[in-house]
Amino acid sequence: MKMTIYDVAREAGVSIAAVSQVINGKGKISEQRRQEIVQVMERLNYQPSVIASALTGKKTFTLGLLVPDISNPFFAEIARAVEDQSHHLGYSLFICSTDNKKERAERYLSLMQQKRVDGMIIGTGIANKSTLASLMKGRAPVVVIAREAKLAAKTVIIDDYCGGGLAASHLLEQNHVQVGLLSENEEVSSSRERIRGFVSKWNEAGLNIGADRIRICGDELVQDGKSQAGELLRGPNPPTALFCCNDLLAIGALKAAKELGLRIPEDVSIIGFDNTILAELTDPPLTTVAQPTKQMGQLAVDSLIEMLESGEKNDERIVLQPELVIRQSTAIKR
Amino acid sequence: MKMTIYDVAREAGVSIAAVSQVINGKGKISEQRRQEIVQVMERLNYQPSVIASALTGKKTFTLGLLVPDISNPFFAEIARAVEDQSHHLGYSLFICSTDNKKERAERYLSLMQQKRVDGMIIGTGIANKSTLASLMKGRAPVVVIAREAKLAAKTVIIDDYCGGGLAASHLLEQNHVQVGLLSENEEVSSSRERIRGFVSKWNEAGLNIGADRIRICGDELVQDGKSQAGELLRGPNPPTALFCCNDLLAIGALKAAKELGLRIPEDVSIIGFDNTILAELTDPPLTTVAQPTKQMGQLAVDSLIEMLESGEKNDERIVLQPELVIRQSTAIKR
DNA sequence: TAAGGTCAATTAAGCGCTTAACCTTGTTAA
DNA sequence: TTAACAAGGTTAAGCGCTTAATTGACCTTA
Repeated sequence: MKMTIYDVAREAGVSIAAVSQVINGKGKISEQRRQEIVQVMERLNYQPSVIASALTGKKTFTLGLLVPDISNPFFAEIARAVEDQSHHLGYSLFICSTDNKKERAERYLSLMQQKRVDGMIIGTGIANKSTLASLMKGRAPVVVIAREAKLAAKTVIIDDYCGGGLAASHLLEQNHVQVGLLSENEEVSSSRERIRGFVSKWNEAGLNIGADRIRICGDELVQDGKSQAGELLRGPNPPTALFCCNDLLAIGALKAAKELGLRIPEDVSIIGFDNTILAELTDPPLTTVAQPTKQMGQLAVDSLIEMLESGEKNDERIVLQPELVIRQSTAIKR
Repeated sequence: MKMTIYDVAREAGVSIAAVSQVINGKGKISEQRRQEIVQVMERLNYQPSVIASALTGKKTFTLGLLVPDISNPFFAEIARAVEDQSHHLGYSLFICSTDNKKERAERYLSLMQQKRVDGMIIGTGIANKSTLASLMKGRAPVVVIAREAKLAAKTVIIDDYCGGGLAASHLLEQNHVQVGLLSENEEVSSSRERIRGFVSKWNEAGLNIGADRIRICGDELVQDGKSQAGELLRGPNPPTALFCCNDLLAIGALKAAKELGLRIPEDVSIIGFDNTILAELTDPPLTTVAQPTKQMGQLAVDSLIEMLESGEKNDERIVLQPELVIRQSTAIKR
């Protein structure tokens, strides 16, 4: 049942080298021989072992993708884009959810290396400096996606700072003055940038945001978003608008507001980030800043494969532009 | 930079066999030697090649998961559960989205075999009979998840028929008489069963459902759900309740109803299936039939690994119970 | 007619590991 | 004192493939 190249060779009455050459379309074999061999392979339902061929110094045609959580719609969309493009170019994909946990990330990273992936796409923070260093020195090229890495690696990202600004401008146009911000964990660079961009634009307009108005949420995004938003909205001088660093946090904020009996957007405007599938489903549909996930996934794979085929490392940054998507969760302040 | 077992052996002044034994915790080596070897491995940052060890007749410690679409929240949740359990038991996971396309499924299946995965979890329909047959004859054991396969394979599933009944009972209790049903593609067995279960319960109550009230939707679930629901609601004698075979279709139905100015649940009740993260985010939150995704993913992996470790094929069916989750999209008919 | 070229296929080494079989040395029991 | 054995290692074959080097048959050309 387990066919090897020897079985095919014997059946076809040729050497294994001939079979190998047919499989890889290399070397010189007459068209007739080729046909014969192909037929034998089909008849025996022979599936060449990528394992063995990888061992012979070639590639595994496998990539690795690290994300915080594949069940988070944003990363699921990224993963789908990465999967499609990888597959399109002939590669399979290991997908790994790290939960932003250092140990999980390291374990996965090491596993990927042991399995000799040809390249890796990292969409999760990696805390440990020495892990990073050895990662970059490893044999597999690396592309960072949707995150700023503290290392010289190819990076595909949006201009998060600008994205934060977009949200701020939108709220400023609507005359909001008191805002609250919900950020992810400090480690998440994209979140930091979004906040920076927002605050800077806000300051430009001559307005201030008290430090207590910027809330850091934990890993339970919806849950924590809800409780942090709740605190802000129940506090003294509550904000009339909330900027949330991702859609999940915004959903938490929506819940908090509703629970307090506030109407959205009449009483409080809420703006998210990522434009995941969720954003158009919420009540009301969420105004949010969109990332071109499809394009990002594709570009990441293209860059990675270009690197591993050319053999040259490349640490350019590809910066895409975010876009404001206005739905019904924001309105002019009354 | 690329360390092999030879490098380690040379550095440690032992044979490669000794190193191999340390790596695998087998054979006999004194504690002292072991320690020395371990230290050398760490110093050299040696990562054993799973590729080479797989070739020596052992396993790849890799599983494959086929789903229709990883960016569909239901499958993303399944995938996350499968990933966690696989990882927990020491396996990596290839994730493949087939879009329910025959060619994609076959291509992926063949790829998985060439990459010598130790086992596969199939969550997508596979049309071709001969593909199925050769799949089952292959070296890798197979577990089917969330779907009925037309083959003797281990299956982890919920009682879809019963789930459909649950939805029907709920609507019957609310005095609905005119209903519309939204189903996925005919090929999707779970969908068929849900419809069967619903219809049967409905008939038991002495009520009938016209064939034109059961609509088959295409692959663009939200989109198609919306248009089919729209047709039903705009038609003569419109239904006062809609049963949708998954949450995505239900979301389409919600959109259609809103667009027609209908209030939910006052004018029309809508009930979904799967209880994905989406269900609690819609407006109003969706009444739906829940599947225990986490548990299903875990059980699938456990069964698979048990099979491949024991070497015995096993085609039991594990049938879990669905559960009705009542939210605010359904109400007594007025 | 011999030297050189082509074409088509084969030979054989080697990729990095595992493992059964074997070898040494030291210990034990009769 | 010696046969028997355990403990701790080593040797070497082989997993299924790729590929550079080689071979042999046949054809040119001067």
